[in-house]
Amino acid sequence: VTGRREARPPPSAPGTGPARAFPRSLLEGPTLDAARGLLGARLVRDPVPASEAQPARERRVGRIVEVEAYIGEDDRASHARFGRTDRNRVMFGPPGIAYVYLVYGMHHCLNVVTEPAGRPAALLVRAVEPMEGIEAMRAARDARAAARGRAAGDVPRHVPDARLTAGPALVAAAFDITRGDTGVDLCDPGSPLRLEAPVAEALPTIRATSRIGIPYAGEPWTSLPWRLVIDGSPSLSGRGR
DNA sequence: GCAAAGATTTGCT
DNA sequence: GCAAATCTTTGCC
Repeated sequence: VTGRREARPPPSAPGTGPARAFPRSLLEGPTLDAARGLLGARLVRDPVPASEAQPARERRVGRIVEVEAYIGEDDRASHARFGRTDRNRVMFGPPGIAYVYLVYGMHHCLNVVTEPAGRPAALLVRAVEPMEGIEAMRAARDARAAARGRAAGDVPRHVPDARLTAGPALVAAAFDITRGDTGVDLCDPGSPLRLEAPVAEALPTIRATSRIGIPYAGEPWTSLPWRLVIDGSPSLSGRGR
């Protein structure tokens, strides 16, 4: 036999470390606990080969730095407030599944379903820090802008790397996430879109604030500190909110 | 069957 | 700081 028994893990891209499946058990617990576990985790999109629809895209990885919790049918800000419908039905299913919706007729947003089946809850992924595949993220963003009618030849205003994914619809655009991704198992290492646990890193400082863009919900829902962020990240949504 | 509103982003004033 | 873009989902007649 040759030197096969060494079984050393293959070298990985700078700063990423070996891939580790994200534990579904963490998402099955209380959503605010799951939110703390999700911060720092990786959102991964496998490489996409060239097709008629689009040129090839390299592997994309982002570090989750901002999430919002939507918990139960009583939460007047949650899509589950209408009860079970065609749109939100995966929120009532098992944890670890992707729920993607279209908002304002033009933007997609990615949620990770949490809590046991029968209890509708999810975490909205509001921002990630680009780690790998930044070129593909820019290409996907530009492709979406072009589809929205930007004239050919228009030069997009320069956007710093860290701001490419600084908002829920920006994350979706950069990762080519659409409603077709609803139902994907984000905890399955075989899924082309998935979560991975981070390698050991210094525990980030987590800050809680009220949720964004839900004035229609009224109190107490508008004021609950159900938005959690990794403090000081350059990729937080808005003006570094 | 129709009307209203929305878990956002962008660009202009 | 504010309004427009854009179309699906939900509620009501």
